[in-house]
Amino acid sequence: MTKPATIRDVARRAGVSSATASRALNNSPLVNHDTKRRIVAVAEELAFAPSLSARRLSLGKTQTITVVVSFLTRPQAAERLRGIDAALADSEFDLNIYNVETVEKRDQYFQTLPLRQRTDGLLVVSLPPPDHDVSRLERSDVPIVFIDAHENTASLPRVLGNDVAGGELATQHLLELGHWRVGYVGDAFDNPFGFTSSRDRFDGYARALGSAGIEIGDEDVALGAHGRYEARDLAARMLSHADRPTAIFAGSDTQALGVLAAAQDLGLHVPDDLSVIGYDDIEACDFVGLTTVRQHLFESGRQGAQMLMAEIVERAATPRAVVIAPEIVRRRTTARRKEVRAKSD
Amino acid sequence: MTKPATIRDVARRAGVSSATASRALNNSPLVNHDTKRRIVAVAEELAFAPSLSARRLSLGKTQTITVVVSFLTRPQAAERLRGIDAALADSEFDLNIYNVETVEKRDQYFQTLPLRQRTDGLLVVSLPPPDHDVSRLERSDVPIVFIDAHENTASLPRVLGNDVAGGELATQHLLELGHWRVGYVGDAFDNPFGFTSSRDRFDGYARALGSAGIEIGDEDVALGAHGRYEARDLAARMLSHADRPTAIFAGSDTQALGVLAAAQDLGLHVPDDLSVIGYDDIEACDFVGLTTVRQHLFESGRQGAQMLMAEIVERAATPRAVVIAPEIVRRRTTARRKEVRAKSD
DNA sequence: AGTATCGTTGCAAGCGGTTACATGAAAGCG
DNA sequence: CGCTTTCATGTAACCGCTTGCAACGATACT
Repeated sequence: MTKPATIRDVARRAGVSSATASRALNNSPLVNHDTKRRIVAVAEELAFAPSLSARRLSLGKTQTITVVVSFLTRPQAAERLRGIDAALADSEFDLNIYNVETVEKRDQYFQTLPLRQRTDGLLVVSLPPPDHDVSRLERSDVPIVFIDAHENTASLPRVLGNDVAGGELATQHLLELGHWRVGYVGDAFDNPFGFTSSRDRFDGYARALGSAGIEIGDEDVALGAHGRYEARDLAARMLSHADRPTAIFAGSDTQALGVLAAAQDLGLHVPDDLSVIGYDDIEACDFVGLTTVRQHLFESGRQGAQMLMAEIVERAATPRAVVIAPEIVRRRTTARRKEVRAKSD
Repeated sequence: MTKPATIRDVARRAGVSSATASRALNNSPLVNHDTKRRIVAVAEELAFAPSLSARRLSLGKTQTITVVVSFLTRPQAAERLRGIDAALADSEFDLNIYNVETVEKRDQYFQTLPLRQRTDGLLVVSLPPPDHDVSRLERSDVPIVFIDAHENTASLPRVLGNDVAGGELATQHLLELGHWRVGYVGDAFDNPFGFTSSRDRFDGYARALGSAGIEIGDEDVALGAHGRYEARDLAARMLSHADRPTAIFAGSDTQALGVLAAAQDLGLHVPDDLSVIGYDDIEACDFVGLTTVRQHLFESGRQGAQMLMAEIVERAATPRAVVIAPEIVRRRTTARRKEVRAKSD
């Protein structure tokens, strides 16, 4: 295989100028039907493929959408990515991906990526921008859309879930089942990335309990680092009290799985002795039978990508926000509170 | 924000030619230390960022690595992707992603993607090339590395697991625990993508049983579409026999989870009544306690990306193959066979 | 017949970088 | 002191594609 054919090769072989060849291959109406056919035939024959770099340089567009995603391997991220991919699959855009797992990477990417020279649009998934970048991002040449990031995005286009509503929903679900001692296990509110989901879900939880006139006991809230094992430890402590909650709302499914593990360790039967509800509706929920709050991950990715493409065509005067409402998915880990507590504790 | 600054803007402002500016910004030794400092300062001041398209066109490289991955959302894929990302993070390469979930997409991508005009290198994950593309891919200008694809890749650079060995390992593990009736639940061997893992794992299974002088009963092998629910149905049938196997090797963790569900449905206790082992070691294994065969997903991605970068620098004379050995991870779903079968069936 | 119009095509100038080669000044040499 | 090196910089071509504008022959119109 030698040098790939250029458009001039095609033009020469077809006996036309490169301008005509270009027009023919881009379906311009300014070219005679027969010459076009001839050119297309030659292009086929030479296996001509245009150089994307040259094309992009000439067009002044990168034809590329850049996705910055935090913790690519978390199941949520992958599912959102698929939504994005689905929206982009039939567009002319290529998909560039950057994974962020440290604050340094985040800062680096927010510095270098939002440049017209690099990309036509930026999609940021589950990663609020740091304070010192917000104003620059607002004035950025490149359209940016945030998915699942509340902090610092009020003035930017975004697709959001509603974590407060979701937390409220989850807690109401438990209240309706007759529980009045409901624990919360979630991420510590402070974190280097500015994630707010745990706090927001907690707020919804607090609101639901407040509406029901229930006070939250200190021992009923346990916060810690994200992860199943961490959640297991937190839950174990919470559930070892004689006077323990009869239901637990976990700030994420991962943590709910930890709570389930703790319950098992302690010989508590779910849902008879303890109801557990999670958040996200990752795949694992289905095979564990975990009741949870679904947040339509695929859909959020798809809508984010669509919003971004719309912004690329024409920037909206005021940044739009789409909110995707959460929804309870009932499975087998929540049940009506037993009036008489089993004595086995 | 107006037009972004070009290198000529920088040059003019610094009182030099664009050539010098270019050299300065690319750390060429051919430029005086002081002028370089001046140029860098001006570039900073104008927030100069080079146009990637222009740079790429000029350099004749795309500085892009393209990843084609099948079923992006399967946990295996995401984990491999992270390995790839890790290897590429500090390189100059951008990461382009294409997701394949249909044969049409696959064919489209194998046609259009391996072109020097599009990418510097292609990484194909869990997707064997179709017959009619193999010879073209062998002669391709662009280096291509396959990860986790056996079929049709014998003549191409690749990173592979060893599914036969893994299947053997899994089955031996069960044999060592005293089982002699071992079932297999896996994907149907025929599939439109040419995936071979189920067949290979079965072959390892058959080999292990063969070495032990055990014949495989017809009812002990159940093949079907991939998925947890499908596996549950297959296992349910297999386990309803009075004379059922005491252990099951599932071709993937997803399917093993289905087997577990079937066991639960039938009131069989795992591992006392039934041992179950899966394959892959996805995250879910850990919280279900599923014994499985680990195939080092992250590592396979990382090594694939590294091999590709090496190929980009210099094509190896003969296509290299790296094989990553599988490994048993013992958890709680396999145990020594009970000598006396429970009568409860 | 003369001219306006239309459909096709080519010319050439970009797009924004990189780099081979030429140039010129300063330094090193016998 | 004249000549060769060395170092730093500029000139201009080039990467491969797109596109505004000019050109040109064929029709249509008056």
